[in-house]
Amino acid sequence: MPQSKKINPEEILKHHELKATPQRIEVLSTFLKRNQVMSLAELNKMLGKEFDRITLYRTLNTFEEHGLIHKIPDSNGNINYALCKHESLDHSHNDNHIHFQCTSCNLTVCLEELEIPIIRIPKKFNPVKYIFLIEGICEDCDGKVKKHKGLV
Amino acid sequence: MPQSKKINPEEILKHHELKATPQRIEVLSTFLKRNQVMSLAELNKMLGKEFDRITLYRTLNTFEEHGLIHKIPDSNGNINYALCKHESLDHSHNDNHIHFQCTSCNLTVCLEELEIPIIRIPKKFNPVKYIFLIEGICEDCDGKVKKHKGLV
DNA sequence: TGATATATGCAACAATGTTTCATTTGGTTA
DNA sequence: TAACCAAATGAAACATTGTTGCATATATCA
Ligand SMILES: [Mn+2]
Ligand SMILES: [Mn+2]
Ligand SMILES: [Zn+2]
Ligand SMILES: [Zn+2]
Repeated sequence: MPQSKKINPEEILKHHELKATPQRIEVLSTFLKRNQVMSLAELNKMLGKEFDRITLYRTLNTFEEHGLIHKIPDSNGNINYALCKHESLDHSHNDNHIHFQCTSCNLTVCLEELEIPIIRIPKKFNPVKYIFLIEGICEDCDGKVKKHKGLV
Repeated sequence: MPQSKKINPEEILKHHELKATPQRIEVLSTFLKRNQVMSLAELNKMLGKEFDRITLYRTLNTFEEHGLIHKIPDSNGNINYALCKHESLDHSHNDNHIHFQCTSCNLTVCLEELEIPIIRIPKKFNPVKYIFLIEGICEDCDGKVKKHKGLV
């Protein structure tokens, strides 16, 4: 039988040179369990109200600095968080992709396969990082609207 | 002598079907005076602490809904505000451009001439609005770093 | 099994978002 | 011009999130 790749939060943390504290393990496990974009509110809810919010704040900062997660800001200034996809346990990861957010239900997704196109900008601006968010309506919400309007 | 185009806040408001209240005139005048991207903090500072912050909050929302200004969110969830460029006083305006923000001094600029490229995304996502922010280092900050490192 | 650099938890404060509601007022009409 | 009224304002109140300082706890390593 093929050995399924086990995702061990402790090992991931150590590979990123982070102390494997219970809090970090819990946060990382939450990301691995849900495996989707999460808002701070959703994270707080999943972790339970016993989990210290300042610790979560610092944990998210630390995870981002070490390339475990990336932030996805939306047009209202709300920030969502997503795990960075890693091939195996090495440090390579790629956040340079487009994100989509449904303005109706707030579903937010990483479009990992869609790289952000490089744009030439005036030379007095030295580009470092690109953020490309597409806002719109997801399939589910679109369906509901059409159904409600009697179009289906 | 050529009659210089006078920008009258009251007329602009009325052309956008907004009551020309003293507060709105003051906010719009502030945008016209500065003629550049402003953060909420900068707006508050320019308006003075007598200006009610809830009124400012609602005024910004109203201005955005009516296409007078557009929001520019950055990767930290901070929002900057900029006047929408209008040809004359008609309602046509274009926010579909790229923005640049310096991560060192927070200078934020509208690159009006750079349209956001249209990207094909999976059909289950119905795109409505595109947000493209480029983060980097501006000329001034770049110069300071090089000077500090003795490279100039 | 210590030693220690780091992480955590709590207090405290700031900034901003958002709603409710009583009062004021800009624009319109008689 | 005076009166009317839908809309705007301002104050209060509350929530969320960001952020730092500091005392305590602990993961890791020698
Ligand atoms: Mn992503
Ligand atoms: Mn702009
Ligand atoms: Zn949706
Ligand atoms: Zn700069």
